[in-house]
Amino acid sequence: MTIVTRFAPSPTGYLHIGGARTALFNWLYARHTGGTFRLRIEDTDRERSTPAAIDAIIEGMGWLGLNWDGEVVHQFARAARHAEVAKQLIAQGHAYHCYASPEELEEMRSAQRAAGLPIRYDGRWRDRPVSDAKPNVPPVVRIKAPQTGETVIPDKVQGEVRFSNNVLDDFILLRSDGTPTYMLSVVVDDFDMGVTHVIRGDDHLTNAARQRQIIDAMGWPVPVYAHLPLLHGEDGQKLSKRHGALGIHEYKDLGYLPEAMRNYLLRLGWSHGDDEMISTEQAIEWFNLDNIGRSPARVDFKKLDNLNGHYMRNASDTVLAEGTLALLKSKGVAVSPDLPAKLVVAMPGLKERAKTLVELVEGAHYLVTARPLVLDDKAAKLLTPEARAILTGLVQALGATADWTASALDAATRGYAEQNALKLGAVAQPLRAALTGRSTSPGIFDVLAVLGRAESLARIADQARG
RNA sequence: GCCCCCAUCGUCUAGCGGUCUAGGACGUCGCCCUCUCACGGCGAAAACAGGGGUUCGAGUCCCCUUGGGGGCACCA
Repeated sequence: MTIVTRFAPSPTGYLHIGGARTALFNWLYARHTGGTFRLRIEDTDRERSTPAAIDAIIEGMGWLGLNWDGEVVHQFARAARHAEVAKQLIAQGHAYHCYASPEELEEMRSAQRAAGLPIRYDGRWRDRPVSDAKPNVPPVVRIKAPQTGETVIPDKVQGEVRFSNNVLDDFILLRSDGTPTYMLSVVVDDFDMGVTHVIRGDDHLTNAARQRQIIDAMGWPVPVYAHLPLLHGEDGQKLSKRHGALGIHEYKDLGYLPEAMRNYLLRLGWSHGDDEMISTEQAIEWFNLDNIGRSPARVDFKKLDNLNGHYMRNASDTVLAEGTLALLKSKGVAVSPDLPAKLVVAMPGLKERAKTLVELVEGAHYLVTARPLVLDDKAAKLLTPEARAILTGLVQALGATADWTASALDAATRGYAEQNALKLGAVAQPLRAALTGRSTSPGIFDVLAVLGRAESLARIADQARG
């Protein structure tokens, strides 16, 4: 049997981090098993679904590298098929028309609430003959769910979850306007698409019991379920606006790498012994449904930062330089013709000090600014009169260096410090301030080498003069 | 209110009855490396929610309590 998984978001907003993890798990499982991963847009809620949200989801999936197989299925386009199944259910006696008005149902619920009873449709139209139908009230179609016994959902994550059938009610299949509800649509689409494994958020666990009623009534095969515990915010509460970045697109803008994001999301609820750094290739090889944790996980941006730092250090200098350039341009920074090449050369020293692409841009500041440099406070404090004197001497010492390479400059600087009975730091820090305008930077000899003889000497002379 | 799920360091987790004086990672703190900041290396503090059982033996199994989360729509 070939395995078919799917990611089925409703396009009512951006692709959030929880949804991204669900998508990742589905994708990994399909890739691991050599199966198929489908994307289905659940847009049956016409009020809240927007084309912009569909674009955001697709863009997010693309950035994360989660490619799906086949065409994207738009659920609403299949409404006729869903309605057809509902009619079939009625014909088979598994569903019926209900003429109760929304107001009437709300009354019923508040009465149940007041009496401390479970809130559920009481089946008032379950066995009433069609002759009782109210003339001008368009009916909804409800499933005729079993009232006794229990429904068992075998779940790869949660185990066997049992629901007493008397807590399940006759939920709505078709609205009074004839459109299908989510509960019906998912089941029909999953069946028609041949979905074998339903991997989704925990919030659908109780829905599984309801959906099972439709599946059984139609005599369809029951998919393998895996309900993932939901993600929580850093404070343990449910994810919401105040937890900062929720949309996957925000992480792109914050300068995270998709491979780091995949690794991070993977470890949120899934484990492979003590392994932490797991490449996507390795993840595809190892991923399974058995090692999914059963408790909700909190997001931890510090860990994401650390992971991203690892991936950045291992990324190629040219790729990182391109990313930095793109960010620079998007910020409207003027890019000189020789910058791309300089960025690549400077990248080893830069990437070791950055955890995100955004930090990389910040670190590349010394390559982007033009003379005379504007120093930040800490750098300015380094340039005391003594320091300026040292810089003056340095212009001579460095200027006399035959070949402008990091190692030759290293030797020249150390020689200069020695001759003047100075610690290397006493020379290097003023030099750093003059060259970069900052108090921290990559190794100073590398900075000199990347900047080149003319530019370096000019920057040093600028600050020596004061 | 009713139903369902969950519970190991601050966080993510390993652990699938004895090998647990509970392991790894992030974060935190200290030391080393060192031209700064990082990276890297070494080390430290830090957890089985509580109470009952079962068992020769429980972090691992069962029950209760407590605490979180989810669901109970003509939303998905």
